[in-house]
Amino acid sequence: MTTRERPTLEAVARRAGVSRATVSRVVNGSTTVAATIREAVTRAVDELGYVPNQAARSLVTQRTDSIALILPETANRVFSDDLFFPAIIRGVGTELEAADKQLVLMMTGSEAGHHRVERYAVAGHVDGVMFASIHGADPLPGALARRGIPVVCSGRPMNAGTPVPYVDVDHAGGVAAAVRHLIATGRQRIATIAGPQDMVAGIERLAGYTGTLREAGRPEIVVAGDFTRESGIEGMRALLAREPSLDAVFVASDLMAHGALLALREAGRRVPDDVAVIGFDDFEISRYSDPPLTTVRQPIAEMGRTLARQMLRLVGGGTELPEPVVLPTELIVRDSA
Amino acid sequence: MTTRERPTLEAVARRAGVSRATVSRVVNGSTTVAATIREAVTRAVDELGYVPNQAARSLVTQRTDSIALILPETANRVFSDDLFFPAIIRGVGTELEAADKQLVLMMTGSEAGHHRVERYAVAGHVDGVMFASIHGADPLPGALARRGIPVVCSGRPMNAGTPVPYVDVDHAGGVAAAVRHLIATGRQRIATIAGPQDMVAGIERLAGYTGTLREAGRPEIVVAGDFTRESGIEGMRALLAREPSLDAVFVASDLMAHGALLALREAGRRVPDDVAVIGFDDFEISRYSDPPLTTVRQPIAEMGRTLARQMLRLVGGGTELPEPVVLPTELIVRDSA
DNA sequence: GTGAAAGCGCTAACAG
DNA sequence: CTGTTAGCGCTTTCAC
Repeated sequence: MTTRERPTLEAVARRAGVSRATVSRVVNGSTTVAATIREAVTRAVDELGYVPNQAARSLVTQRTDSIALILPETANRVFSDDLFFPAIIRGVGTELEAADKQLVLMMTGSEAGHHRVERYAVAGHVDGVMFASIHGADPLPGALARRGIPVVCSGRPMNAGTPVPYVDVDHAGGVAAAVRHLIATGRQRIATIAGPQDMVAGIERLAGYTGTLREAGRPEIVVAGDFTRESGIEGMRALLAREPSLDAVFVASDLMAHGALLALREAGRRVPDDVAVIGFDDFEISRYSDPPLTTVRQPIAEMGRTLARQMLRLVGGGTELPEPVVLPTELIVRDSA
Repeated sequence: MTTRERPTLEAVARRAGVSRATVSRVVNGSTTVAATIREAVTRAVDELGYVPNQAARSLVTQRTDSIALILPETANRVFSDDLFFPAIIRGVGTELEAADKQLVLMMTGSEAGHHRVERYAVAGHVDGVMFASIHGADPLPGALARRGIPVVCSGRPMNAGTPVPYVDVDHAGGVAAAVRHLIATGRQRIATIAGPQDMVAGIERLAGYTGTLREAGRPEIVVAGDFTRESGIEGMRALLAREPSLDAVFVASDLMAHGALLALREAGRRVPDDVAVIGFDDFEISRYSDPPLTTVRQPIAEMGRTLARQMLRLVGGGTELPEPVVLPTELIVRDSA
């Protein structure tokens, strides 16, 4: 390994026969530099392989041009075959790349991880922090915001304290469409496997189910899951044990819906003949499951893009907070209902 | 948002009635500070919510205490239901956390991304760079190493140029075990759906297949895939068209194997009665597919841990390069073969 | 055991 | 249009 000394601005300046200030101007794209000098500097930069020292630069500019995206989950959850995070990341990445900002991903499954992220951001490693999802009344977004660090969230924060801009989707609306579809196709006993009630997505999807059924004067049959396939399997078994006569189930995530399909097969029920199933997310699995899942599509990449745009406005010196954004959802009908 | 001014060392020093040097000592855990003073400083730090400015600190220490893990893929590939990357990340995360280093994830699906990572590292944003996988003869690891930046790779680099420490698994050994299992259970015409031939994993798994069959004097039947489920479906269809009499197939990844299962069902072949299928990876899907897949398990999290340990040795001032490490693989027999 | 002082490498006024 | 100068906030000798 060639532990070559990194050249400094000074070295480039000497080589090009100009002052450090001029080199700095060229490197930062100032237009007020004579063409010949600019060229000489550029050549010196190339020859030396000069790259500005980020620490020195940040020290004076107070910027790093990189932005953190926090995945408040363990690696297993982040990368399950649930493609929520990838889609968010893709959307965020697209916008940030266009703005020439570096995206830094951080996973914080643990309490300790939370603290490290806070220090990381406060220490000035990044110019702003985006949350890819929010659990319960997570205090971190508010804490960072109070520290003066630009913060935006994907998913409405349940925490009322410090206002933080966010982007979310119309969970309840999508669920209502799903449940109405079930009612319209003649289903009588419509159950649900709900998501975790410490997340807005879990709460609002359940609310959508409850509200729509209540409106239609139908009974509610609810069990709770945690968005994992395993919990979908268990949830379906529990539902079947409690209400053997059910003929439809709205499952709050595709992964859980896939689990439900597995449990239904195990119990000898045909889908959709005996039991209709509708999921939520429109992940890949919903197209490859047997049968393919009717589900609710949410524009996740668009969420990511919106999130990034809000952040860019914030770090771009915008003084007022961006307004929250709620994106529409859409029922995708396949074979399971 | 309270854009409160961040307190500096100076502010803490004034408040505690000591010099900046002393505050610095306390903050950095020096033992040569009187207990009473240390306490006064600590109190001042807490009251002011002081967090050291990372840029200023890095400028003098030449360290950032954070390390990058490069995922040289697009978001879609990184987070497919292929759980390779999550497992690597988990392993790396565990070790780094213990060493109090911050893990920074970066995805570089594009050419442009590659450049940005190089600049990012050379600019001193991180102390070292780990690659979670390697495509073809990627020049980036070598380029960074030549720049004097600590580099380690998961997957043997195909690039001979600059030597870079790496950790990999015994692909060929695992495949050989799989193929021998197929032979031992009486299969006659054993085909394979290979992985991409621009990656060591693809090449060596194919080599394991070819070598073992040749040794046994059996014919080789090969089609190429790219580790995606879709390519598994197509590969299996192609195989069936070309060699309708085949009775076994070794598929170079579980995701492709799942696709093969789908194609086999579509063609009316029973697994394992008509055709035996063995995958590679032991991802979650192999337990939930129908039937569950016989597959080759690789200790991915262990790879991640080893990778991190190599890196820590490097940034810890170790002068000599860590030796490459090759971890063992293991055949996991389930119902598909 | 503690303080004073000298930079780390860069940018940003401010002159010229 | 270019150079000089003054720091950004911190660590680290070196005296005391």
